[in-house]
Amino acid sequence: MISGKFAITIHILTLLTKFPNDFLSSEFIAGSINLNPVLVRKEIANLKANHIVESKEGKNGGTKLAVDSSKLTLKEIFEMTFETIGLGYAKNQPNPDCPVGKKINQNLDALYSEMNQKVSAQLEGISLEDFSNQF
Amino acid sequence: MISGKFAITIHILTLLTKFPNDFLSSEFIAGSINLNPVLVRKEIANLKANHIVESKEGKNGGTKLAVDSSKLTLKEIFEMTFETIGLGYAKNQPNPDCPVGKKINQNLDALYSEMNQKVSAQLEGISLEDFSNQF
DNA sequence: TATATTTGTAACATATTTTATTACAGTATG
DNA sequence: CATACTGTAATAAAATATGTTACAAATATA
Repeated sequence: MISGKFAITIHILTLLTKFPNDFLSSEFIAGSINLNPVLVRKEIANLKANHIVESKEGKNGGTKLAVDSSKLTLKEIFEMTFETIGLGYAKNQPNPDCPVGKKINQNLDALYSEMNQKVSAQLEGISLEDFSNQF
Repeated sequence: MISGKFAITIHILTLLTKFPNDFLSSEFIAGSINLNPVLVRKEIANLKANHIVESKEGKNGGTKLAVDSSKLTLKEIFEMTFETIGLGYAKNQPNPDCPVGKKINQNLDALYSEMNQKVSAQLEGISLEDFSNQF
Protein backbone atom coordinates (compact mmCIF):
# COMPACT_ATOMS: atom_id res chain seq x y z
CA MET A 1 0.00 0.00 0.00
CA ILE A 2 1.75 3.10 -1.19
CA SER A 3 -0.61 5.54 -2.75
CA GLY A 4 -3.39 5.27 -0.22
CA LYS A 5 -1.61 4.71 3.03
CA PHE A 6 -1.30 8.27 4.24
CA ALA A 7 -4.79 9.22 3.06
CA ILE A 8 -6.39 6.21 4.68
CA THR A 9 -4.54 6.70 7.94
CA ILE A 10 -5.42 10.35 8.20
CA HIS A 11 -9.01 9.54 7.37
CA ILE A 12 -9.12 7.01 10.20
CA LEU A 13 -7.51 9.44 12.61
CA THR A 14 -9.90 12.21 11.67
CA LEU A 15 -12.86 9.99 12.42
CA LEU A 16 -11.35 8.97 15.74
CA THR A 17 -10.78 12.61 16.56
CA LYS A 18 -14.39 13.42 15.78
CA PHE A 19 -15.58 10.67 18.16
CA PRO A 20 -12.95 10.79 20.88
CA ASN A 21 -15.03 8.86 23.41
CA ASP A 22 -16.16 5.97 21.26
CA PHE A 23 -14.51 2.79 20.12
CA LEU A 24 -15.19 2.86 16.40
CA SER A 25 -15.40 -0.44 14.56
CA SER A 26 -13.35 -1.16 11.47
CA GLU A 27 -16.63 -1.70 9.66
CA PHE A 28 -17.85 1.78 10.50
CA ILE A 29 -14.57 3.34 9.49
CA ALA A 30 -14.46 1.30 6.30
CA GLY A 31 -17.91 2.62 5.45
CA SER A 32 -16.65 6.18 5.50
CA ILE A 33 -13.53 5.47 3.49
CA ASN A 34 -15.32 2.98 1.25
CA LEU A 35 -12.65 0.40 1.82
CA ASN A 36 -12.49 -3.20 2.91
CA PRO A 37 -12.55 -3.45 6.73
CA VAL A 38 -9.55 -5.76 6.70
CA LEU A 39 -7.45 -3.04 5.12
CA VAL A 40 -8.66 -0.61 7.75
CA ARG A 41 -7.58 -3.03 10.45
CA LYS A 42 -4.19 -3.30 8.82
CA GLU A 43 -3.66 0.43 9.00
CA ILE A 44 -4.92 0.41 12.56
CA ALA A 45 -2.32 -2.25 13.37
CA ASN A 46 0.30 0.22 12.19
CA LEU A 47 -1.19 2.97 14.33
CA LYS A 48 -1.24 0.66 17.32
CA ALA A 49 2.40 -0.23 16.80
CA ASN A 50 3.09 3.48 17.00
CA HIS A 51 0.96 3.88 20.12
CA ILE A 52 -1.34 6.37 18.44
CA VAL A 53 -4.54 4.42 19.01
CA GLU A 54 -5.73 1.67 21.28
CA SER A 55 -8.26 -0.93 20.38
CA LYS A 56 -10.51 -3.30 22.16
CA GLU A 57 -11.39 -6.73 20.87
CA GLY A 58 -14.71 -8.47 21.22
CA LYS A 59 -18.25 -7.27 21.11
CA ASN A 60 -18.63 -3.49 21.06
CA GLY A 61 -14.93 -3.37 20.47
CA GLY A 62 -13.17 -1.01 18.13
CA THR A 63 -10.50 1.61 18.12
CA LYS A 64 -10.03 4.97 19.78
CA LEU A 65 -7.39 7.63 19.86
CA ALA A 66 -4.71 7.17 22.51
CA VAL A 67 -3.05 10.54 22.14
CA ASP A 68 -4.06 14.17 22.27
CA SER A 69 -4.98 15.24 18.75
CA SER A 70 -3.47 18.65 19.36
CA LYS A 71 -0.12 17.03 20.08
CA LEU A 72 0.10 14.75 17.08
CA THR A 73 1.33 16.42 13.90
CA LEU A 74 0.88 15.41 10.31
CA LYS A 75 4.62 14.99 10.13
CA GLU A 76 4.43 12.04 12.45
CA ILE A 77 1.58 10.54 10.46
CA PHE A 78 3.60 11.07 7.30
CA GLU A 79 6.57 9.27 8.81
CA MET A 80 4.43 6.39 9.96
CA THR A 81 2.94 5.86 6.55
CA PHE A 82 5.28 7.17 3.91
CA GLU A 83 8.79 7.20 5.28
CA THR A 84 9.92 9.73 2.75
CA ILE A 85 8.83 11.73 -0.24
CA GLY A 86 10.61 12.10 -3.53
CA LEU A 87 10.32 11.87 -7.26
CA GLY A 88 11.50 8.28 -7.57
CA TYR A 89 14.41 6.39 -8.97
CA ALA A 90 14.96 4.34 -12.09
CA LYS A 91 14.20 0.81 -11.15
CA ASN A 92 17.36 -0.85 -12.32
CA GLN A 93 20.78 -0.11 -11.02
CA PRO A 94 22.40 2.44 -13.33
CA ASN A 95 25.66 1.65 -15.04
CA PRO A 96 28.49 2.11 -12.52
CA ASP A 97 31.01 2.53 -15.33
CA CYS A 98 29.33 5.71 -16.48
CA PRO A 99 30.11 8.87 -14.50
CA VAL A 100 26.48 9.85 -14.59
CA GLY A 101 25.15 6.38 -13.82
CA LYS A 102 27.55 6.06 -10.95
CA LYS A 103 26.34 9.15 -9.13
CA ILE A 104 22.78 9.70 -10.25
CA ASN A 105 21.11 8.07 -7.29
CA GLN A 106 23.34 9.79 -4.84
CA ASN A 107 22.50 13.15 -6.37
CA LEU A 108 18.82 12.38 -6.44
CA ASP A 109 19.05 11.36 -2.79
CA ALA A 110 20.48 14.74 -1.91
CA LEU A 111 17.73 16.49 -3.82
CA TYR A 112 14.97 14.43 -2.24
CA SER A 113 16.45 14.85 1.19
CA GLU A 114 16.12 18.60 0.94
CA MET A 115 12.61 18.11 -0.36
CA ASN A 116 11.75 16.04 2.68
CA GLN A 117 12.98 18.69 5.00
CA LYS A 118 10.70 21.25 3.41
CA VAL A 119 7.70 18.96 3.43
CA SER A 120 8.37 17.87 6.98
CA ALA A 121 8.54 21.46 8.13
CA GLN A 122 5.17 22.09 6.57
CA LEU A 123 3.56 19.01 8.06
CA GLU A 124 5.04 19.64 11.46
CA GLY A 125 3.05 22.85 11.63
CA ILE A 126 -0.30 21.07 11.31
CA SER A 127 -1.76 19.03 14.15
CA LEU A 128 -4.33 16.31 13.74
CA GLU A 129 -6.68 18.62 15.59
CA ASP A 130 -6.07 21.38 13.06
CA PHE A 131 -6.72 19.01 10.22
CA SER A 132 -9.86 17.58 11.81
CA ASN A 133 -11.26 21.01 12.51
CA GLN A 134 -11.55 21.58 8.78
CA PHE A 135 -14.46 19.15 8.63
CA MET B 1 5.49 5.17 -15.44
CA ILE B 2 5.33 6.93 -12.13
CA SER B 3 8.24 6.08 -9.94
CA GLY B 4 10.96 6.30 -12.52
CA LYS B 5 9.84 9.02 -14.87
CA PHE B 6 11.53 12.00 -13.29
CA ALA B 7 14.70 10.06 -12.50
CA ILE B 8 14.96 8.69 -16.01
CA THR B 9 14.29 12.04 -17.63
CA ILE B 10 16.85 13.87 -15.55
CA HIS B 11 19.36 11.12 -16.23
CA ILE B 12 18.80 11.54 -19.96
CA LEU B 13 19.11 15.30 -19.72
CA THR B 14 22.28 15.08 -17.67
CA LEU B 15 23.88 12.90 -20.31
CA LEU B 16 22.79 15.28 -23.05
CA THR B 17 24.24 18.17 -21.07
CA LYS B 18 27.54 16.35 -20.72
CA PHE B 19 27.72 15.82 -24.49
CA PRO B 20 26.11 18.98 -25.82
CA ASN B 21 27.47 18.59 -29.33
CA ASP B 22 26.60 14.97 -29.98
CA PHE B 23 23.45 13.22 -30.98
CA LEU B 24 23.28 10.42 -28.42
CA SER B 25 21.48 7.23 -29.37
CA SER B 26 18.76 5.74 -27.22
CA GLU B 27 20.89 2.63 -26.96
CA PHE B 28 23.79 4.57 -25.49
CA ILE B 29 21.55 6.37 -23.04
CA ALA B 30 19.81 3.13 -22.12
CA GLY B 31 23.20 1.65 -21.33
CA SER B 32 23.84 4.29 -18.72
CA ILE B 33 20.41 4.06 -17.12
CA ASN B 34 20.27 0.29 -17.57
CA LEU B 35 16.88 0.50 -19.15
CA ASN B 36 15.24 -0.72 -22.30
CA PRO B 37 15.96 1.65 -25.22
CA VAL B 38 12.30 1.80 -26.13
CA LEU B 39 11.50 3.30 -22.77
CA VAL B 40 14.25 5.84 -23.26
CA ARG B 41 12.73 6.80 -26.59
CA LYS B 42 9.36 7.22 -24.92
CA GLU B 43 10.76 9.68 -22.43
CA ILE B 44 12.57 11.43 -25.23
CA ALA B 45 9.26 11.72 -27.05
CA ASN B 46 7.95 13.59 -24.03
CA LEU B 47 11.00 15.86 -24.00
CA LYS B 48 10.54 16.54 -27.68
CA ALA B 49 6.91 17.45 -27.18
CA ASN B 50 8.14 19.99 -24.66
CA HIS B 51 10.81 21.29 -27.05
CA ILE B 52 13.61 20.46 -24.66
CA VAL B 53 15.49 18.20 -27.05
CA GLU B 54 15.67 17.60 -30.74
CA SER B 55 16.37 14.32 -32.38
CA LYS B 56 17.52 13.08 -35.69
CA GLU B 57 16.36 9.86 -37.29
CA GLY B 58 18.39 7.52 -39.40
CA LYS B 59 21.95 6.41 -39.25
CA ASN B 60 24.09 8.33 -36.75
CA GLY B 61 20.87 9.76 -35.47
CA GLY B 62 20.06 10.38 -31.84
CA THR B 63 19.05 13.15 -29.51
CA LYS B 64 20.61 16.37 -28.34
CA LEU B 65 19.64 19.19 -26.05
CA ALA B 66 17.70 22.00 -27.71
CA VAL B 67 17.80 24.46 -24.83
CA ASP B 68 20.43 26.11 -22.69
CA SER B 69 20.99 23.91 -19.65
CA SER B 70 21.45 26.95 -17.46
CA LYS B 71 17.98 28.16 -18.40
CA LEU B 72 16.07 24.95 -17.74
CA THR B 73 15.16 24.35 -14.12
CA LEU B 74 14.32 21.14 -12.33
CA LYS B 75 10.88 22.56 -11.73
CA GLU B 76 10.13 22.38 -15.42
CA ILE B 77 11.43 18.84 -15.58
CA PHE B 78 9.29 17.98 -12.59
CA GLU B 79 6.22 19.40 -14.26
CA MET B 80 6.93 17.54 -17.47
CA THR B 81 7.21 14.22 -15.71
CA PHE B 82 5.31 14.28 -12.48
CA GLU B 83 2.58 16.86 -12.70
CA THR B 84 2.27 17.07 -8.96
CA ILE B 85 3.54 15.66 -5.73
CA GLY B 86 1.51 14.45 -2.80
CA LEU B 87 0.89 11.66 -0.37
CA GLY B 88 -1.90 9.99 -2.31
CA TYR B 89 -5.59 9.39 -1.97
CA ALA B 90 -7.68 6.41 -0.99
CA LYS B 91 -8.51 4.67 -4.19
CA ASN B 92 -12.27 4.46 -3.83
CA GLN B 93 -14.59 7.39 -3.57
CA PRO B 94 -15.19 8.05 0.13
CA ASN B 95 -18.70 8.03 1.49
CA PRO B 96 -20.37 11.33 0.59
CA ASP B 97 -22.90 10.90 3.39
CA CYS B 98 -20.17 11.11 6.00
CA PRO B 99 -18.93 14.61 6.86
CA VAL B 100 -15.38 13.35 6.84
CA GLY B 101 -15.74 11.26 3.70
CA LYS B 102 -17.37 14.17 1.93
CA LYS B 103 -14.47 16.56 2.46
CA ILE B 104 -11.40 14.40 2.89
CA ASN B 105 -10.14 14.67 -0.66
CA GLN B 106 -10.72 18.37 -0.79
CA ASN B 107 -8.70 18.84 2.39
CA LEU B 108 -5.95 16.58 1.15
CA ASP B 109 -5.88 18.58 -2.07
CA ALA B 110 -5.30 21.75 -0.12
CA LEU B 111 -2.52 20.15 1.85
CA TYR B 112 -0.82 18.73 -1.23
CA SER B 113 -1.19 21.98 -3.09
CA GLU B 114 0.83 23.77 -0.44
CA MET B 115 3.34 20.96 -0.56
CA ASN B 116 3.72 21.45 -4.30
CA GLN B 117 4.40 25.10 -3.88
CA LYS B 118 7.24 24.39 -1.50
CA VAL B 119 8.73 21.70 -3.69
CA SER B 120 8.37 23.83 -6.80
CA ALA B 121 10.16 26.70 -5.13
CA GLN B 122 13.04 24.42 -4.28
CA LEU B 123 13.27 22.92 -7.78
CA GLU B 124 12.99 26.29 -9.44
CA GLY B 125 16.26 27.26 -7.83
CA ILE B 126 18.21 24.45 -9.48
CA SER B 127 19.08 24.51 -13.16
CA LEU B 128 19.91 21.47 -15.22
CA GLU B 129 23.41 22.90 -15.48
CA ASP B 130 23.69 23.03 -11.69
CA PHE B 131 22.52 19.47 -11.41
CA SER B 132 24.84 18.23 -14.14
CA ASN B 133 27.82 19.95 -12.61
CA GLN B 134 27.58 17.63 -9.63
CA PHE B 135 28.85 14.77 -11.77
C1' DT C 1 -22.79 -19.48 30.34
C1' DA C 2 -24.22 -18.99 25.56
C1' DT C 3 -24.55 -15.88 21.84
C1' DA C 4 -23.35 -12.20 19.12
C1' DT C 5 -19.96 -9.12 17.70
C1' DT C 6 -15.64 -7.54 16.92
C1' DT C 7 -10.41 -7.60 16.43
C1' DG C 8 -6.20 -9.78 14.47
C1' DT C 9 -4.09 -12.08 11.04
C1' DA C 10 -2.99 -15.29 7.41
C1' DA C 11 -3.77 -17.02 2.98
C1' DC C 12 -5.29 -16.36 -1.28
C1' DA C 13 -7.34 -13.85 -5.40
C1' DT C 14 -7.90 -10.03 -8.45
C1' DA C 15 -6.83 -5.71 -10.45
C1' DT C 16 -3.83 -2.23 -11.73
C1' DT C 17 0.36 -0.26 -12.89
C1' DT C 18 5.12 -0.52 -14.38
C1' DT C 19 8.53 -2.22 -16.97
C1' DA C 20 10.25 -5.03 -20.76
C1' DT C 21 10.19 -7.07 -25.31
C1' DT C 22 9.28 -7.71 -30.06
C1' DA C 23 8.40 -6.04 -34.36
C1' DC C 24 8.61 -3.18 -38.04
C1' DA C 25 7.87 1.04 -40.96
C1' DG C 26 10.22 5.27 -41.87
C1' DT C 27 14.48 8.01 -42.37
C1' DA C 28 19.13 9.52 -42.87
C1' DT C 29 24.13 8.39 -43.74
C1' DG C 30 27.84 7.02 -46.24
C1' DC D 1 21.75 0.09 -51.36
C1' DA D 2 23.21 -1.57 -46.82
C1' DT D 3 23.36 -0.05 -42.29
C1' DA D 4 21.94 2.14 -38.16
C1' DC D 5 19.05 4.81 -36.16
C1' DT D 6 14.09 6.83 -34.52
C1' DG D 7 9.07 6.35 -33.68
C1' DT D 8 5.48 3.80 -32.29
C1' DA D 9 2.24 0.05 -31.63
C1' DA D 10 1.18 -4.26 -29.73
C1' DT D 11 1.97 -7.49 -26.52
C1' DA D 12 4.00 -9.79 -22.47
C1' DA D 13 5.82 -10.14 -18.01
C1' DA D 14 6.63 -8.58 -13.47
C1' DA D 15 5.66 -6.00 -9.61
C1' DT D 16 2.61 -3.80 -6.55
C1' DA D 17 -1.76 -2.57 -4.61
C1' DT D 18 -6.18 -3.76 -3.31
C1' DG D 19 -9.82 -6.94 -2.13
C1' DT D 20 -11.80 -11.25 -0.20
C1' DT D 21 -12.46 -15.20 2.58
C1' DA D 22 -11.80 -17.55 6.60
C1' DC D 23 -11.36 -18.30 11.21
C1' DA D 24 -9.27 -18.18 15.98
C1' DA D 25 -9.39 -15.31 20.01
C1' DA D 26 -11.55 -11.92 22.83
C1' DT D 27 -15.26 -9.68 25.30
C1' DA D 28 -19.89 -7.56 26.27
C1' DT D 29 -24.27 -8.59 27.61
C1' DA D 30 -28.54 -11.13 27.72
